[in-house]
Amino acid sequence: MKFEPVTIKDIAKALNLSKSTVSRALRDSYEISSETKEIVVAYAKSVNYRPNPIALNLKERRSRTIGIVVSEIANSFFSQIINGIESIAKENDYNVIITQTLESYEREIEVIHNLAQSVDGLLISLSSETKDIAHIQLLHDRGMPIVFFDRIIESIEAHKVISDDYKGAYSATTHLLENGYKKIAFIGNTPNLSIIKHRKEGYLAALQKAGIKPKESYIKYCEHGGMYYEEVEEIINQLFKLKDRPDAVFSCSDKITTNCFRYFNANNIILPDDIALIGFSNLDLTGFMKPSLSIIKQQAFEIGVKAAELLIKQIESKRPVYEYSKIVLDPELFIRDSTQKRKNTQ
Amino acid sequence: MKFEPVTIKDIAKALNLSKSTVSRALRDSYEISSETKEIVVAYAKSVNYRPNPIALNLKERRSRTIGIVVSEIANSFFSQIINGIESIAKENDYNVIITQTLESYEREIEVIHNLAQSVDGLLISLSSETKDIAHIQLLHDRGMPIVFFDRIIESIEAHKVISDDYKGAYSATTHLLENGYKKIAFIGNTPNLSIIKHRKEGYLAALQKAGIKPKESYIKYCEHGGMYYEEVEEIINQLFKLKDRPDAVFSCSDKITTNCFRYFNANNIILPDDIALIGFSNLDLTGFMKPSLSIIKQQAFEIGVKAAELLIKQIESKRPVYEYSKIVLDPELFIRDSTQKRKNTQ
DNA sequence: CTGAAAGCGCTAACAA
DNA sequence: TTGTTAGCGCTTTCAG
Repeated sequence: MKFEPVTIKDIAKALNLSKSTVSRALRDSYEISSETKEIVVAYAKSVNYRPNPIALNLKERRSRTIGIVVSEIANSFFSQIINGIESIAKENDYNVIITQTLESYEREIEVIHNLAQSVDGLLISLSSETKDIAHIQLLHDRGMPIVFFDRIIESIEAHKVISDDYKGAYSATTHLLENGYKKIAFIGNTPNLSIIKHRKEGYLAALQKAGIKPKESYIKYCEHGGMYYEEVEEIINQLFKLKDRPDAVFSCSDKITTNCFRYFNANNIILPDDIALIGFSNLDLTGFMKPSLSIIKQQAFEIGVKAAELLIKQIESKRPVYEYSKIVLDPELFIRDSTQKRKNTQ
Repeated sequence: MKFEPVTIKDIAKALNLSKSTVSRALRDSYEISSETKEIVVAYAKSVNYRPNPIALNLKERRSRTIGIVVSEIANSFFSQIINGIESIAKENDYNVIITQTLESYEREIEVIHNLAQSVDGLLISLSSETKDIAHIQLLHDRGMPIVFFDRIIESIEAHKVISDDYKGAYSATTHLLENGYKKIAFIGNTPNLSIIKHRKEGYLAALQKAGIKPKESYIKYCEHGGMYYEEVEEIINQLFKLKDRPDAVFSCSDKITTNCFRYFNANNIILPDDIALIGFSNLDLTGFMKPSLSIIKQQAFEIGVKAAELLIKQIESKRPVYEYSKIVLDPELFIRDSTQKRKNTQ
């Protein structure tokens, strides 16, 4: 069954006017007599006329739609970002199409291709698997407005909105050190991701400051960004097989953090006595877990807001943009029970 | 700056052919010589030609897009449903536009209006505030394919996909009763919602079966569906002021459930000793909370799959659909610590 | 086998 | 003040 909306043509026919008169009347053009306007508007309302946005898009060669590419919607960090984006999009009368890569490079290529022709601009956070960025570079070169957030591409000149990952990692690691944990493992998504590079740098810097030599065997990555429990399981198994088993884990993503938690729970490893755990996460519930989880929380909503603002500004700018901004937001450390040895509990 | 994709016209000009020949060649029409085809296809590829989907949409009077209306993306139940929908949409080459009402009637009207013209069909779960359904009825009457899921409208004839809410509520309440809780409070979103009606019936039936007379004062609703912590706070305060204070809470939504948890936590009310808590939730982390939360979990992904399948089938059906299916999926009860008195711990 | 032209719904330059 | 026409990118009769 077909949904057949009423068109300007229908109205014109019904009222014995031309399409253009109707169009102008509806847009309240100065060249239409007020009587005609009234008639048209009244009739349009009575038949519940709505302009066909597709026709408008074709005409104006724009869609008033922005595309979002994230790794997973069902991830509090990204869904909060999306909320931020939506609030700005709504304000500026843009629609939003959300796509998820599920951390897969293949899917990223596919969704970006699909989006490419139907949006006015793109808000992208890379998938964990992505190493080659040709598919994005191409679009960018052809003038598609793109703003990167969170997992950005350093080599492409564009607006970027990120957290201060270095600082977040540095303070989390320092917190662990101050609480007596010296053998700190680092679990990241994949080394190609900008955020992971910076987080690793922060982690290393904190160790160095404390005079601790980093161990290669403590630094681990998840091929699929921690999407699958098995990846994380495998990594922790490896860590636990080491002669000098780590006494703390610093994790780089929500998914990895909660998967670590699951592992410890399933294997009767007690936090924070057997091992400490801190990680990037934007999940509200982490405060209610057993034990409550120390986290580094990002200003997700704000990231979305800033990214959307920059993108819309760029889309609507008359001339090409040459000056790009890089907005860096501070993450916040929440110190809870999973990183404080019982005796030290404050 | 503008993103200017190459069009069929460009190719035609470059190759000294007509638009129609190019179009046909690209669609591999039988009436085009294989040489011409080769030339065109090769050239198109070399310039990275992509058909303009907007033009196609206008032509075909369809958008290959389905619209989703949920109350909140950042809600595990809905994001899992969305994943289910997306998987089917992708298979069938449909795009998806996700919108959220944030439980507001106003927003629901707005997003549905926006969607109405740009999608081929709608997947709707009502907002908690919605009582009047004229905005949806109108679309439906005009032939827009709509499938309802979760919070459905009984009075509209359409495909519907839901959980067996009655059963979920019945078994959760029965579980509480069997564990010695007799004074069970019921907290729902709003009484106008189909799911809440059924859950209340299940709750009442379980009480009756156990020979317990329900108390009006134990049955509470959240005007905004539990979106705001304050609503839930207010309700629990009311419950706790009763002479005969409840010893258990049965909650009807993820948001309410976690907000109850927050309240208890903040006010040093110990679960399950001071009070028991069970609720509908699809959050994985509930199993790791302190105490671990008993929940009724719905087959969210499956709901999305079924709803999307029905919708796409309806969109693509040649003739009007008169037979509507109502798919009912069983929820699953997860019994954990928040509803089992310490002595009873298994 | 290929091209010209119409049309999807809308706007806007140009006529009247 | 209103109508005619062309055109956005594409497909598809209808002619050649």
